[in-house]
Amino acid sequence: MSQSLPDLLPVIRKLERSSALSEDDRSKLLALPGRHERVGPAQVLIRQGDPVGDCCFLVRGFAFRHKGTRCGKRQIISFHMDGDILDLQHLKLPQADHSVETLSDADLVWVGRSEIERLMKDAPNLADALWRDTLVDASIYREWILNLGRRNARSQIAHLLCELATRRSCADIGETDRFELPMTQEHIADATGMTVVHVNRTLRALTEEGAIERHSREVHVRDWARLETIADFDPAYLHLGSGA
Amino acid sequence: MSQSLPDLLPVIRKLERSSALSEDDRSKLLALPGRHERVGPAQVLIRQGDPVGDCCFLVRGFAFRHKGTRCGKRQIISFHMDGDILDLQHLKLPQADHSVETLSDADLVWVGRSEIERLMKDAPNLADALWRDTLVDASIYREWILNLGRRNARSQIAHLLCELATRRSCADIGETDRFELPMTQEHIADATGMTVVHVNRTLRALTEEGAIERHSREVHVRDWARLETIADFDPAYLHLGSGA
DNA sequence: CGACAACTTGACGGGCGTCAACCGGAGTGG
DNA sequence: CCACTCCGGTTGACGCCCGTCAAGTTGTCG
Repeated sequence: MSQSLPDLLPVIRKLERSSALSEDDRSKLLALPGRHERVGPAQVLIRQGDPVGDCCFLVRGFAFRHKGTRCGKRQIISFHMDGDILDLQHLKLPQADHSVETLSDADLVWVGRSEIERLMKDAPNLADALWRDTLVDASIYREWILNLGRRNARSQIAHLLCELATRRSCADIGETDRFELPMTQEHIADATGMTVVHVNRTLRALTEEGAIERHSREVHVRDWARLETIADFDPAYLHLGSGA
Repeated sequence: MSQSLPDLLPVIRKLERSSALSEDDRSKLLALPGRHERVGPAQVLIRQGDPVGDCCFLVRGFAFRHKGTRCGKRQIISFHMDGDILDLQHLKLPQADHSVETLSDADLVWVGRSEIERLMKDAPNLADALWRDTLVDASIYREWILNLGRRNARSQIAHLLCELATRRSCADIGETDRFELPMTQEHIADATGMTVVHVNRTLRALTEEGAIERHSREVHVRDWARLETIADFDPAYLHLGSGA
């Protein structure tokens, strides 16, 4: 543990994309007593059905929420990246209704729920910011419901790419039009309610019509306007505010 | 306005299904200054894209959230009934990312956002209860994502019936195994990502295999266990707690 | 009794699932 | 350094679930 400990700076940046924080707020967040952990890919951080424990901050890396049917099918609910808070969704609930798992190497910070509660009492403005964060997550769920219900494969995958590109760029992870997907095609299939085979076909179609280029998992958006049109993408649901 | 004004009692009952409220909390809620309104079906209460205004409590009646694609397709995000709070989802956000509309006659109470904010500052326990309420809504969104992505038409419609029956029964609206659907088959289609035609076929299939009976919009669950099995229904996601 | 919305049913077609190979790169052990 | 394994990706053939189109039927409200 000689390497520098990652702190909650990415989380602060994330919150500041939709909430104004004071210097005091920032320092209170940074002062939170938390347990750092560095984990590999495919690690289960929260397990569906478990009692809710500490609150997990994803400081660096990629993760995803998912839940399964009794007959073993898996549905991914959302993807997460640097600065996202992974279980505010369970903050006031006794039992986890879904699981959270890493996609890549990741730096985590675990904070006790009582510490979070105390922080929110101490800094009402921060409580607001956290609440707002969960509401934005819920808005993303709603957009995914629209995707799954009313968009075809081509549109849905394009939409996922647009969302990931936009969120990455906001989180200052690389460029908007060229990035590496952290997930396999099977993850994409589980996120879009499709099969791997059809994900593959659809990615090929998007490539052939000139919207994107791919080399292994690297995606190059060749024609952003066209991709947005195919996706019917309107970033309003991300509630990024007027500023960057 | 000579008829008795509906108060927020159904809302209190709803909150108490997952949060413990003190006598003080209850009276503070009831003392909220609000504007009562009785509206008919198909009234738009919140419009996607509008700035967020007052907070709407659905005291009696049915409503639903929805959003649309640019090419005019509609997706229903959730259904709501007596006691549900309709736009906590927008409480901390500047702009509505979806619309809310009534399904039936309804009694509403509109409360200013600043009043809500003051209430939450006054009664932290109530703030908790409201926050918890939004988290339960988010959990329902997640289950719907699973439905849309990974369950077939038969299972999905059965799941919707199970959810409605369970929530109605918790809200003390009639019995669990016999109730009237407040929505048309087109609403069901927009909620499950299907077409009206296929909703109709699927309802017939559920009837023919003896799971339910229907007379116009009245549904009689003939075999609850079988319907739950078809639906792969596990009410944990509703976070109803151990008690009723 | 006419108008209109909701519901119902049948015929047909397509988007996507299923099944089955095969490929290619990364890790591993001899 | 090469064989082996394994996981992820890729492609083709075939079929089904559900969308589409079209035509009734029922119920309700004027």
